[in-house]
Amino acid sequence: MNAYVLEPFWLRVFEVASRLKDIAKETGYSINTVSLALRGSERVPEATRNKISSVAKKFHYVPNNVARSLVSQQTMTIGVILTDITSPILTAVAHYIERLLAQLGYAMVLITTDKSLEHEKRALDVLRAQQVDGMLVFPANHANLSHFEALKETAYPLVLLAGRRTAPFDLIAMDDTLGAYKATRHLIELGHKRIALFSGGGEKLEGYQQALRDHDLEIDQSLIFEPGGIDYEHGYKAAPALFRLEPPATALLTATDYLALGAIAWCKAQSIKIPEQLAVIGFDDIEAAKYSDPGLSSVTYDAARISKRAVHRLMELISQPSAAQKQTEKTIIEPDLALRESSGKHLKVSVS
Amino acid sequence: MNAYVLEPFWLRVFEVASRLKDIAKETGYSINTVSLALRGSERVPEATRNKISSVAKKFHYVPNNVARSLVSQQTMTIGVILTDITSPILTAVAHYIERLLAQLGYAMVLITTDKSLEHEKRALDVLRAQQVDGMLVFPANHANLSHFEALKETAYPLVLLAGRRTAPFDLIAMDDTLGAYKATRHLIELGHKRIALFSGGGEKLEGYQQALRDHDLEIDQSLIFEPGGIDYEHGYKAAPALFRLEPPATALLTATDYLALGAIAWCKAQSIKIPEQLAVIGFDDIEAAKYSDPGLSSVTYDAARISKRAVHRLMELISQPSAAQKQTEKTIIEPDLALRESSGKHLKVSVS
DNA sequence: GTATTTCATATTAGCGTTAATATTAAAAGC
DNA sequence: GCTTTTAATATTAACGCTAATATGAAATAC
Repeated sequence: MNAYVLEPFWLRVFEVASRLKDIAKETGYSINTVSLALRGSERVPEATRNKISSVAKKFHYVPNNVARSLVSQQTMTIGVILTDITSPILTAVAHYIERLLAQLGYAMVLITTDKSLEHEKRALDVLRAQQVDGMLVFPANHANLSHFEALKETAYPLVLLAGRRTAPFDLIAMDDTLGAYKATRHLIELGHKRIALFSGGGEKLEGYQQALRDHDLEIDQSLIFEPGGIDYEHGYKAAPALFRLEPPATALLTATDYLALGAIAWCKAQSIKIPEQLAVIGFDDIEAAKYSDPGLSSVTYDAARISKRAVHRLMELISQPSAAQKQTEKTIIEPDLALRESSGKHLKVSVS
Repeated sequence: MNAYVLEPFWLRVFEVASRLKDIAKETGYSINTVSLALRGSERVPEATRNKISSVAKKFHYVPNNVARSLVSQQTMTIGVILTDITSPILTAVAHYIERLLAQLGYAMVLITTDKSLEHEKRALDVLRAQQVDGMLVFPANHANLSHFEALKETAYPLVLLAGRRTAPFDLIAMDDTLGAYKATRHLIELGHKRIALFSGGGEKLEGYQQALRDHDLEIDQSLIFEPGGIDYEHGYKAAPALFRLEPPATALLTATDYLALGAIAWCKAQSIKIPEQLAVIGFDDIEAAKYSDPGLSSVTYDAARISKRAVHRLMELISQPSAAQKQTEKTIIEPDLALRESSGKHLKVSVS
């Protein structure tokens, strides 16, 4: 092994990695010949290639991508910015993206922002400094995207994973507005008039309100809650407020399934019947929704499709930089309702 | 903006990024002066520094870390290899690690292996090629770590996030053997004699068996199941087998909480009472365990502590390479039992 | 048998940065 | 007033690699 260098040990004990230079010295060929050989060039005869390869293997040689990137001007890394990796859908997205990128030979540099614009800006700079070949971003704030403009000016490949179709960037996202609309409409059609909303910021709130408007129901601000988080705990803690309303809510739409499951957990502890006393629909249709008791109705999220399209589009932008000048491409996926027991599919409520 | 280059547009439309060279040309200073100025060196007077900085800002300059890394011999990136990012504990670990590394100025390159040794080996080479400054690894197979030996020879900073204390690497992990032992012992103390195990490979199986042995209970191979996965679905599908046994199992220990929750979902569908007819303990104590009905007893997993110690140890190894030659450091965290309703805390079973 | 082609390999330059040194001009010393 | 110091800036080399070009020897041409 060349791990040990023939120098006085107090000077240097370990050689961190082997370089083309080391293999060149060992084999007697020049650095360039070694480089060509290891990349399988026809310009160097097979016998020589084999000789060089075997030394490389002995030395446990791995090319230095840092040096290589400096020459090739591409790092074969993609930056992924997510708001939070603990949410199941973002986890799923991260997972799909990572697998897809790996297949294409790209490594994923992952940064989370906790929905902070400051973090997001810093992440952008970090990734730019790292010279990632492109970025996939689940933006912290769908309305404030100005810090991405600089990327646009430099034709930096960028695809957003969420946002509005008005965003001036390539975008592939679920239609949250439509999802909330469909869920709300479904609850209205079941006869509900007091439909509460947990954590409706942005598109989901719009869809909810539009559905109410389209069915001539009044938008009651006291039915709209902001639990301050998206997991079980926040749903659990926000649930009691539903029943302090006058008249109480008879249905609930939540921005995530965890919020819904948390609320349901509280109801069960109070012996409040789901869906009889409260019909519930969540968002994202995570696996827990299928296995909860009662099964949780939810608005679907197609993580596989979003990831696939986003990676595909990013590769397009990377391979044909001219495309960046063209019109941005926006794909908005229509979500479905996955109806289970929690929304009381076959249970029309009587007018309260 | 310098985004647009003053060249015939058919030759080149966009400048991808600005370099020290561009700022040097614009300001009239040399590249080196610009470099020093932007790094805030006292060697260049403040007035000059300000002038250069403002041009840099105008040009939206971000240093090229690829070039910088080539000189400094460190990339300020850490490679993280996980078996699967969809498992909640690994998600949590990834999240903590990412936040901690970001605070320290490191970016995280994340690769998942799907528990495949082949993928793991490839991941190792990819990360080595990317010249990451260190690696944190949740190994695919706790028994087969030979491919990490090469890293050891080159004193590559590496910390494992799971495994046995016999592993010849720095390690920070939960004591799965002890966790399984505690859970099994608890069930035995409640009077159970037919305790089943879902997905017990490795340490968890050992702990389970040791507990049985220590309490003079026979190890019945027919009670040990391999559901072929760790999520709801596999638990749901594996559950019926428990009741086809003669005599049927009265308690169940599962390798993950999702397996347990899936099994419980099936039992509820069959009106099998938990914990009366089947006491259940899961592994990892995820949030869903607290909010499920009945509450799921579980063996705790301290993702925050593991992540923090692992990152801390990795930084030690990076900053003092000599430490790598010293004895490896191993931290095995003792898990607790988070007891809830599913195990029937106050419910001693009668001898069946 | 010399000119030309081909093959195998070596040399040079450059990617964007930093570190070490070099240069020049102004300030200080006595 | 001429040397010595200090301040401001420039030049050079290197990091490990790849691409373009150059070299030299062997093979082929006619």
